Amino acid sequence: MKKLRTIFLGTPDFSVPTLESICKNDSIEVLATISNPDRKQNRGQKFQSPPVVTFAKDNNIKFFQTDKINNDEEILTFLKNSEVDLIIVLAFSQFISQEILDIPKIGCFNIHTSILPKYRGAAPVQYALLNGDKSTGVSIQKMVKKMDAGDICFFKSIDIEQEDNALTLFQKLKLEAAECIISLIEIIIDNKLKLTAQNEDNVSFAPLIKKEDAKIQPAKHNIETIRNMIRGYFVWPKAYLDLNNKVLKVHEVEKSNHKLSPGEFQIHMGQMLLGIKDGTIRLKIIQLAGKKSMTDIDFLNGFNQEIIIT
RNA sequence: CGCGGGAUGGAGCAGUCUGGUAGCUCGUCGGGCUCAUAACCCGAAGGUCAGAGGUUCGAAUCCUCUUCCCGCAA
Repeated sequence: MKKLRTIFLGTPDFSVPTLESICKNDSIEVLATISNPDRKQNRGQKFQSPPVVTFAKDNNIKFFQTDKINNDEEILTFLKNSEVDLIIVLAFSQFISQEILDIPKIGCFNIHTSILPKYRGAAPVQYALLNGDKSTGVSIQKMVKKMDAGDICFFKSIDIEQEDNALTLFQKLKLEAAECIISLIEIIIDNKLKLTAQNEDNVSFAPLIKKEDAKIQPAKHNIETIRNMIRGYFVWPKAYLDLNNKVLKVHEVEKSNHKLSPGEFQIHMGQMLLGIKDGTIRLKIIQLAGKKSMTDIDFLNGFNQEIIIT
């Protein structure tokens, strides 16, 4: 049987298992990958290749890198001349033009890590946690010009456990995505592809997260919100407060029976207590800028200045 | 060479500028007090001061290099 000629679009680590999965599939021939350019990353600001590029190099797959896919002549020419059947997109942070969407014979399919139409946009995993959802999942949509608005071809939901944070949930969804794409390929090969339009009445959005979003605001947030922030912002930017004008990351809180007014800070029995919207929390595991993560007890043990938390 | 903080008994820190026996708080262990305790009192154990080299009579401290950790940024 003729293999489906496939192009894979994706950049980070999150995309790699899915790419690996389609590479191993007998029905697929991966012609090339397209990723973002190398960027300066991490401490030291050294240029680093995206994981998808590294994978492509290691497996002798042709790869492209661009930050303007719609205007890259080399890529457009390649796509048009390659008799592409399928384009698969996962964690590729660029909009894709209609011109490209029209190229593959079967279509452009995007793997999205929520059950669409819920959480269209850049941060569906984080929003599921921020809202305290009990489940989320993987959707595969046939892409249209409008972001994440294409018809649904396949979806699978997974449970969110109480212990899950953004890191563990990303991990689960990363592996789930790699399995879901195989299911979709089987559907396509069996000629059973069905497209279901999204119910526009149920659309919600998960916009790109900004650092300030993760700032805990005692007057506005209750303990459930704060716990969900700790989970949802776990990978980045991490829920935080301000201690003496330095970032104080908050890794774990617990409910306290003390009565403090919102924003009021007090040290009691070696513990750091903060009044919030609907009660008082203990800042149990914290991390000051430049320091390691530690309990409030350990922190106070060596910190002998007056503490102002905002 | 993007900017900055850091490595000192099990934990968190001081000491480094101005070299001279390793210190504080907590924890641990033993004892005491107590109806009792996370409280209080007495005592004890526990450290190649991240590593290598150098300067010096003498280095946690000064000089050089290395490794590792963390915040910002991306």
